[in-house]
Amino acid sequence: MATIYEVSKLAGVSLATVSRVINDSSAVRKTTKDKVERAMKQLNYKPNSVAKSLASNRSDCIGVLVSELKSPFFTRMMGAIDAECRQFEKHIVVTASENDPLHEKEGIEFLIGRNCDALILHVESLSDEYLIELSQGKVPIVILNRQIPQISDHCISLNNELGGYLATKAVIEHGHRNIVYISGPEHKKDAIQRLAGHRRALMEAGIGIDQTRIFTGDYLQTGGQEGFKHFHDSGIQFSAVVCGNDEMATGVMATARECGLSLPEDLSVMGFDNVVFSRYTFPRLSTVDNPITDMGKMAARIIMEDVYKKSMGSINKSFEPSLVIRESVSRITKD
Amino acid sequence: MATIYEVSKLAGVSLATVSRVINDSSAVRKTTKDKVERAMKQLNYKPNSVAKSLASNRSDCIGVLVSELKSPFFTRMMGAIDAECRQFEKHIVVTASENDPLHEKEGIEFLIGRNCDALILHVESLSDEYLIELSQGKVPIVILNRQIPQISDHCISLNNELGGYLATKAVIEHGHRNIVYISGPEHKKDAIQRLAGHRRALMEAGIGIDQTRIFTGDYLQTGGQEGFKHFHDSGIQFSAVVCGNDEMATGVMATARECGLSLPEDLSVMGFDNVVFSRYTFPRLSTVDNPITDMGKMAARIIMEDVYKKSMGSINKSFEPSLVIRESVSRITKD
DNA sequence: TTGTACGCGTTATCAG
DNA sequence: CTGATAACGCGTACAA
Repeated sequence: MATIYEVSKLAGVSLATVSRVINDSSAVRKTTKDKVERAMKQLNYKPNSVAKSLASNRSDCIGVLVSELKSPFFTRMMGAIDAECRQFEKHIVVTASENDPLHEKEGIEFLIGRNCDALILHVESLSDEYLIELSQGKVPIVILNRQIPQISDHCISLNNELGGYLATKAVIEHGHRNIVYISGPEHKKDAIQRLAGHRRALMEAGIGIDQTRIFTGDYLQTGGQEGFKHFHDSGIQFSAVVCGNDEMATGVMATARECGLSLPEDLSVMGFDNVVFSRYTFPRLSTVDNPITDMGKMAARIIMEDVYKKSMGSINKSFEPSLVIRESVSRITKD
Repeated sequence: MATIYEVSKLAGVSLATVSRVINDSSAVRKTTKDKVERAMKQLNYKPNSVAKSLASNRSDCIGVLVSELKSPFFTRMMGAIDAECRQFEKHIVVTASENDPLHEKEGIEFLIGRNCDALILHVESLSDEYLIELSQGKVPIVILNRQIPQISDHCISLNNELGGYLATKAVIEHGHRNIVYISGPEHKKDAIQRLAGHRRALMEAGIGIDQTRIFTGDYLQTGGQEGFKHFHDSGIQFSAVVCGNDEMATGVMATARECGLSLPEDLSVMGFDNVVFSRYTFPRLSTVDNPITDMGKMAARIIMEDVYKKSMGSINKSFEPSLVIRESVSRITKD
C-alpha cells in the first residue's frame, strides 16, 4: 500500500501538502493540487484510516452497543443508524453484549478503545450511575430506549406506559372485559412501564386489577407459551391476552392452537413492538408500533449534530408509540 | 486516558517492559511485572487499540460485509460470526452494501483501510474476477454463500441445487403433481441453482418441465404476491407452489388467503432458508434449512486458524441443506 | 531480564 | 500557499 509519503515524493511536494489536498483543510494552489491528485491516482493511494485516527484523534466511527445481534429488533435499529451515518460517510462499529452485564461494560470499553467518536448504547443491565458517569466522560453517548432523568439530554426513549395503555384500551374497545396480561421480566424497565399502562387502561374502563391475571414471562416465545398454559390450566376465564411483546404473543398463538382454540374467534391476542414477523403471523398480529428505526435514526442525527457539527433540522428525544390494528383481536358484542 | 508512558514512569520501568507485560511477549521478572500491573490498575490504564494496530499492523478485527443489516438472514450470520470471534477476543466490524455493487467495493476498501486482519464477505454483484484478485491480495478473505472454482479454498457455500431438489421432491412426495415455482432473480446464482434442483426433482418424478409454470420473482414478499397472482389469473391449475425463499412464500400465503383460499387445504406452499419467522406463519412454513449460522461460524473458524493460528478442529467448506417439514404442505391422495 | 531508539502513516503547529 | 517537524500511543529490533 502506498503511503502519503510516497505520494508526496512522486508529486514533488511535502507531506503536509498532500495531507491538505486529502482533507482540503486549507487552500492549495490548483496546479499543485492537480499534481498531487495525479500522483495519488497513479499509486492507487488509499489513506490509512488507522494512522489517521491516531493522529487526529478522530475515527469517523460511531460505536453501537446492542444486546444481541440476531434479534430483529436490534437489526432494525442498527440498519437505521447505519443508513443515517452512511449519508455523512461515517461508519458504525457494532458490538453485542449478549445480555450479559459484564459484556456491556466490556463492549463500551472496547468501543472507546477503538477511538469511536461517539457511542450509541442500548444497555439493560448497567446502572444509571455508571451511565451518568460515562456521559460526563470524554466520548459523547446517546442512550437508546431508556430514560435517565439526570441525563435526559442523552436519552432517546419510548413512552412505554402509553403503549401499554393503548394496547389494552384497544382490546377493551373491541368489547373484551376478561383480559389477561403476560408481562416481560420484572427487571426490565420497559416491561414494568408497559404493564403500568395496561393497569391504567383497566382502571379507566372500570375493570378491577387482579394480580392473578398477570403472568411474568421472559419476552421470548416460551414466555407466551408458559403464560398461556398457566392461565388455561388455572381455569380463569379470558377472551383476550395482551402481551408485553410480539415474541410472547406468537408463543401464545401457537400454544392456544395446540389447545384446540381457533384464532381469533376463541382468543384475541395483542402484541407490542411491531417486529417484522408480526405481519407474517396468521391472523396477523395487532400490536403497538415501536418506532425503533426512527429512534435509531434520531440517535445518529444527534451525533451528527453534536459531534460532527452538521446541522440536522429538528431533533426529538421522546417518542410515542402507536397502535397497529390487524386481525388478531376480534370484536365481541356484549351479551 | 493514561498511556503506556505514564504507566512506565509510575512503575519505574521502561516503555518496553510495560509493553511486554501487556502482551506477555517475553519473560519479565515477577516482581517488575507486579509493579507494572499495579501501576496499570492505579491509572486505570486501557491500551489504545488504534495505536496498537498502527504499530503492530494487527487490529484483532475481522471485517464483515453483508448486503443489508436489517435482514433476518444476515443477522443470523453476523450473530454466529460474532459469537465465534468473541471466544478468541476478536471483534467484527460490519458494513452493509445495501445491495449496491458500488457499495460492495467501497465496503471492502473501507474494511481493508480499517486494518482488518481478515474479511468475511457476502457479496452478490462483484465479479468473480474481482474476488479472485482480491483473494491474492494481502488481507485474507472468506467468501460466504458463493462458489468460485478458482478460489474454492476461500469459499463457503451451500448446495443450493440440492436444496431446490429436496424442496420440490418433498412436495411431490406429498402427492402433488401440479406444481408451480416462483424463483429468485435470474442474476442471483443461488436462485438459478435452486431452480435447477426444482427441475431435477420434476424430471425424476416424470413430470415435464413447463416454462409457463415458472415465475421469476424478487426474493421479497412482493415477488410471492406477484407470482401467485400471475398463476392464479392465468388459469393454470396448481395445488402447490414452491418458492425460492421464505419471504416470497409468505407473500404467496397472504395473497392466496386474500383470494379466498384456505391453507394448507387449498394450496400447499414450500419455502427456502428457514428464516426465523417461518416458524411464526400459519400454517407454519415447510422449508429447506439454510445452515447460515453454521456457515458463518465456519468462516470465523477458518480465519482463527489461518490468521491467528488457533487450531480449530475439523473444517468444512461445503454445506448441505436439509428439509424442514412443518404444516404448509398438505398431503393429497391420488384420485 | 531490561532499556534505547526507531518506525507505523497521519495530522497539526509552526515558520517561511 | 508551502514545507519542516513534532506529536499520536504503541511494538520491537537491538543493545546492554
